[in-house]
Amino acid sequence: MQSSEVPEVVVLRLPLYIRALLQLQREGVEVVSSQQIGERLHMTPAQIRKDLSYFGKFGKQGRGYCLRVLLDELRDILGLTEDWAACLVGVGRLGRAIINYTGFAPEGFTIVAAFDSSEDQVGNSVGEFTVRPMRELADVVNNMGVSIGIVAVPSEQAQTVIDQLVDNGIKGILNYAPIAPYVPEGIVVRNIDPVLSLQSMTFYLKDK
Amino acid sequence: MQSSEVPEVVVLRLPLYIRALLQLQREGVEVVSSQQIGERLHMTPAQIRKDLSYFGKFGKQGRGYCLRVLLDELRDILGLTEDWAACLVGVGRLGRAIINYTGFAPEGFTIVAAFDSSEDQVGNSVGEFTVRPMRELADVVNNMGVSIGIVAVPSEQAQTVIDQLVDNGIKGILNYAPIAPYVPEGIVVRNIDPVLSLQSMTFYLKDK
DNA sequence: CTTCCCTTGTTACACTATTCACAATTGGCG
DNA sequence: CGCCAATTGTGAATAGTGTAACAAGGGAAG
Repeated sequence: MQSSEVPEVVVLRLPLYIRALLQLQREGVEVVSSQQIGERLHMTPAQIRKDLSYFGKFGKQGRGYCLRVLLDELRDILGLTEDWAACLVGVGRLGRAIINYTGFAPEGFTIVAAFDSSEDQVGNSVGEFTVRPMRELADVVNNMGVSIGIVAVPSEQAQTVIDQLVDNGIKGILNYAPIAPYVPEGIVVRNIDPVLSLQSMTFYLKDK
Repeated sequence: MQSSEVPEVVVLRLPLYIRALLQLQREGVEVVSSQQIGERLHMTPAQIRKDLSYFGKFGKQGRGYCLRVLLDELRDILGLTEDWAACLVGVGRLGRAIINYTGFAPEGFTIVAAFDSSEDQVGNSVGEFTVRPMRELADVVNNMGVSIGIVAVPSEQAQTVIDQLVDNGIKGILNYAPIAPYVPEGIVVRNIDPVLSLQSMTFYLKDK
């Protein structure tokens, strides 16, 4: 299948292209060249064309790409034409911030349930949710079509929670805990870790 | 200098090694092998040794690394022996969550001031801070030794804010806005973008 | 219809990163 | 004191990524 042939770095860049296209669309552009996209994203046109070539031929020589067509193609490739249901685990400070974050919904990612492994939290209201116990995970995954788990628990519990999510059929994990999680083959993990970002940044800031 | 010889991917991994070492330290380990670190992080021992070799020889053949020594060395390499002052720009929902986030301080990153470009916000209290107007940026950067700017403004304003930060002497930017920022040579940017992570994840989740 | 300019898709190449494999060396144990 | 098991640091081999360059084709203008 495509999935195994297309390098992951390429897949990671596709959402950037979508962003740039949306921006250009708002500006009224209808036909766009790899050059223009590259300018927006500060990358070379060659890389963009190369990336796109893994998936097909979307442009016209001498003209460029029809913006709307390319946008639709990219969305389709990434599976962004459907909506994705996610569940949150961990309703501490971070978890609450994630629930209240308004950036997911417009992109088709909806949080449909909130869990916590602490009994103290279970039953509490967080945003529009009532916090559920972990044992209801299977239920929610099956009945609400949840395929993404968002992990916002303390690092000590993170691996356990991730194991539980995977055991209950979750296929993708957005992990906010500062650990390097283990997941079996076929499960996709993305880590969000601002501290790590800062810690690698300082290498370039020191002695200046 | 080192900075230009050491590949960035290597620098990005160093904080992971620190994490693993801290974990092992808590478990009472005093001497550690690349094998052990690798297990924690799910990477090959060879890669760890290669990465470390860019900076010197820290281990003993047949034994491994003295955990405390390696930890200190890594912290030193990354500049984590000093404390870093950061300023936040944007005190909306996301900005407030960042201010209240307790994960930065223990790692030596302290937010020392909060700004907002909207006059409505200026003067308000957010956590322990009084929100300042952007014109006080230069002041704060110079007098409080701030070298990192954390950007949590809407995407339309993000590039402008980043330009202002850079103009006022900020050297590193932690950007939470969903854009691909432009910065001049020598300025370090790290983007935190959960939506991007989800959008690339779905490529692997679709048709399953 | 021809010319000219533009931009794609792709191939070949250069560069970067990862893994392998092993000599060198350490410490423990008999 | 010498052997054995372990583990580093590294040079060479492999794998992966990005860039450059260009043939092929499209469209516009005259």
